[in-house]
Amino acid sequence: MNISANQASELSAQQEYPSFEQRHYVEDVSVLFEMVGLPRMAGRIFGWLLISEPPYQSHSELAEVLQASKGSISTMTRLLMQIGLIERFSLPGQRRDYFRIKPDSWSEMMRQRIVQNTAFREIAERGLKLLQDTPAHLHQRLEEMRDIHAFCERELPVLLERWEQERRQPQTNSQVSL
Amino acid sequence: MNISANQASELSAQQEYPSFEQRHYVEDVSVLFEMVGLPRMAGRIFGWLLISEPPYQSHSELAEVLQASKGSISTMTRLLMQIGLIERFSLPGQRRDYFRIKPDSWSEMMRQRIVQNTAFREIAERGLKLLQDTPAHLHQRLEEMRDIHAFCERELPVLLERWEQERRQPQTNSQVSL
DNA sequence: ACATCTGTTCAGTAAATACTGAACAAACTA
DNA sequence: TAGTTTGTTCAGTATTTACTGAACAGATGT
Repeated sequence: MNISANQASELSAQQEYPSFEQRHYVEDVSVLFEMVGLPRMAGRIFGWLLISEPPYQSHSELAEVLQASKGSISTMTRLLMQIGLIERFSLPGQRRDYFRIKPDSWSEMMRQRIVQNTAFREIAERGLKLLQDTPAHLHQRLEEMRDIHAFCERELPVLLERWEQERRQPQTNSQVSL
Repeated sequence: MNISANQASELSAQQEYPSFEQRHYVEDVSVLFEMVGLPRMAGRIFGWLLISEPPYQSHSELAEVLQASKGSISTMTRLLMQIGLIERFSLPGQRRDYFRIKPDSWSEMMRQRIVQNTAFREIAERGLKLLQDTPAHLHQRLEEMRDIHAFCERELPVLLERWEQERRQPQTNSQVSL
């Protein structure tokens, strides 16, 4: 039986309790998350995973560092995995699971934006159907809404593709070749 | 004293109470709004302004059609104006004000996204400062976050510009000239 | 088998938010 | 001037949401 690990605290030797600056950082990330409509606790978890050493943290480490209940951590990590920002993995020979920022998480989010964008285009088209027997000037607002979303529906995937490429070969196109 | 207008109802002759389909449409727009983190009532107002005849509606027309309190309409129209989705105007010789979908509202929203994007890049950079005395492998997650947001910070304004142009001269570049 | 550790579920509550309706203010009319 | 109309503010309520903590379930080790 391995009793070398600290039993009093889940925190490993290399990771002290968060410093003042670290706690402040975590809080600020949580505020950003709130701004885009996500729960604060999800932002705290994400914020801590951005700066923690090591870059992966267990369920109970998160609970301790963030002073949150296990239930809350469980719910929020599930949410963060759902929207593709973090991932779960296990280390061989260790029972507990760890979470870390998912490489590529931001592309994932961008893809979800594209899905939302499609929903807006579709509802604009539904609106136009409702107005199909009316004078054309009533259609303008919906046509504009449809057109910009159709535009983004075409262009955002292209942008995403460019990003993926640029990331693989950095420096290659600091001078963009248009 | 002009008593020709319907006194019983604020609704003009050309606009009946919303039909079943119209009510349904308004509800669906409100659900979309909720999805992106905005109040339902704001979505209802916006949804109705998308399909109403005429395309502009007064404060009290909105209250009546959407069965909402004047207070709610007042608060939510203010919110919608703040985020740039609707605008307020008055017709000469009429006391009351009207609201309508703001032409260009979507570009406005895109500009706000760009601002949010900048906030994310900045907090990534703050995280990197916190980790500046640590091994490089700890920086990866934050560098990726910074890089994609910096990428979008450069590219989204370009995209927006392209959209503005394309809108002014439609058909000109269905075949994009890259 | 039993004890231990890890994580989930869920009922309850604390806090935030949307919404109402009444009181108020400002602008116009007679 | 008083009376109407139009719109805002704000206190109060109802609903939703975030979060806790305890009970539970499953896996591992002895």
